[in-house]
Amino acid sequence: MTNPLIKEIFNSSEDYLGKEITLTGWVRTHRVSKNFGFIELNDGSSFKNLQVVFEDTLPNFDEISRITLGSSIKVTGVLVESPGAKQPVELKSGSIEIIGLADLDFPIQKKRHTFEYLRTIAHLRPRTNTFMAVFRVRSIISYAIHKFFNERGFVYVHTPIITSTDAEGAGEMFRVTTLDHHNPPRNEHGHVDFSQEIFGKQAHLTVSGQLTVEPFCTAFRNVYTFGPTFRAENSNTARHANEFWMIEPEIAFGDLNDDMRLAEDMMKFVINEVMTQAPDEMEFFDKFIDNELIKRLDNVLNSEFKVITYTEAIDLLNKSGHEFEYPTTWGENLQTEHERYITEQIFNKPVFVIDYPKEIKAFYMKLNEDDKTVRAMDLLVPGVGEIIGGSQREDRPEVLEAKFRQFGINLEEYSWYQDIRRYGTFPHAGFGLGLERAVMYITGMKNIRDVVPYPRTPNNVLF
RNA sequence: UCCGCGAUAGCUCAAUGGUGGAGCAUUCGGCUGUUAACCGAAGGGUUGCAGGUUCGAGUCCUGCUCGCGGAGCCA
Repeated sequence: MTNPLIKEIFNSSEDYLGKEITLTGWVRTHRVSKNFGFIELNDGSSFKNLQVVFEDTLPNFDEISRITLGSSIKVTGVLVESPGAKQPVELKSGSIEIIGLADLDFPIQKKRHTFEYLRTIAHLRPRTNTFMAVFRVRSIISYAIHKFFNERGFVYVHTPIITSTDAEGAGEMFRVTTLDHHNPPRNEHGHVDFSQEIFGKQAHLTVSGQLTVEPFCTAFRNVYTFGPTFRAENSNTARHANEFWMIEPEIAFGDLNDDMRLAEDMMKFVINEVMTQAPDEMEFFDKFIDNELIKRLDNVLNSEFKVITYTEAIDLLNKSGHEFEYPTTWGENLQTEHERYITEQIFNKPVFVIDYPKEIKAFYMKLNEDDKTVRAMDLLVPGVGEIIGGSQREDRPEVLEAKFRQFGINLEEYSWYQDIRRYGTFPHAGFGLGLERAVMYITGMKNIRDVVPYPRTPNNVLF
């Protein structure tokens, strides 16, 4: 008698056919007749359930007939070919032991639930088909990213989660404090005395690992961060969360073209890994979540990403004849409607938009020779919009210093960042990929709250 | 934060200002190969909260809370 996982049974059922095996897992659903019944058993190893058949020869047949969804059981029986059309094999049970009976009010039922409802039971939703598929794919994507960079010799750097910089320009920050909210210590001017903070000054949760990973780029050449990121914006959209995971590679002696090539290779590598490692899950997404998903991802794997400049993008939008709600004026940010039109209507594939006006991009991006644009790139994908934002970095100390002044940034606080340019400057570039946006893109899921195990969004810190 | 929509049984949804219903789930009964099994019956409600209009409010009005869609911020 052996104790295989359901995954192993489906992968090599001929090894187990006719043999007695023991399985442990949870009841996904069951159907009962007078003298026999079926249990769909999931043991976590596979997206697919194994059908367990039980008959009234079982001493505890009545008990098993009333088994509740979600209950954990241990089944011993013989694996046989299934007469049913929907599964190749099934387990003819000799004994079923109830390990943990689920209460009758187990909220996940044999019916379709809305994602909104399932968000309120985030601790139970991994037991549904959709979320089991989402979180397995999320895991595969995460590993694929590490694999991609590791195979290319990148060093993985754990940049800090608590930071002291307060003007990274990437958004509102959460404060990290140990002071008493109601009665903070005050200095002689009556202001809060932050010198009594545990760090002796104000601290925040990181909004990006980029600035602190750049110094490691000066040592290891190619590096990346992959960790949690926090933005305190009151964003209420399907693609923003207050806590999310970001991947930020930084490459030495490379320019924006190298950066884009890296981003494209990475996206293709990750998509390919997911398609080969999670075919059942991807088939499910294609069938129930997004009917165009696999077709679209195949198209991505087999085509080159388009590259256009911001100026060309504005031009294309103006010539499209399409009525936009917001004007398409050079110098203004591309609105979501513009980005979607470019990637979905004009090209229908991933598009890099590069060379944005310097005024609408971050201070650290390299100024082009036209003195008007910077070497920035956004990767837009159909369905999600912006999935990657990156740039070649400004590597000229005097230009960077001028940028600091223009952006009103305290030079002293960023002297360490300027040091990268003082001590052996070099061309370098990098980007940030939102892990959740990659998961959304690859699974077809439409809301970021449904690709994060326990999403943190305004008004929502359940669990 | 702004604009729009919504909140009714455990879940998913109906209900012209006039006695709040259905499907699924639950309980009971039936059924020898089901696939969200099927068939029959039963139980299940302070209609999100607080006010107001009205003879009468799930329905109309005001405020609040929460959710969803879109926008901004971005990944």
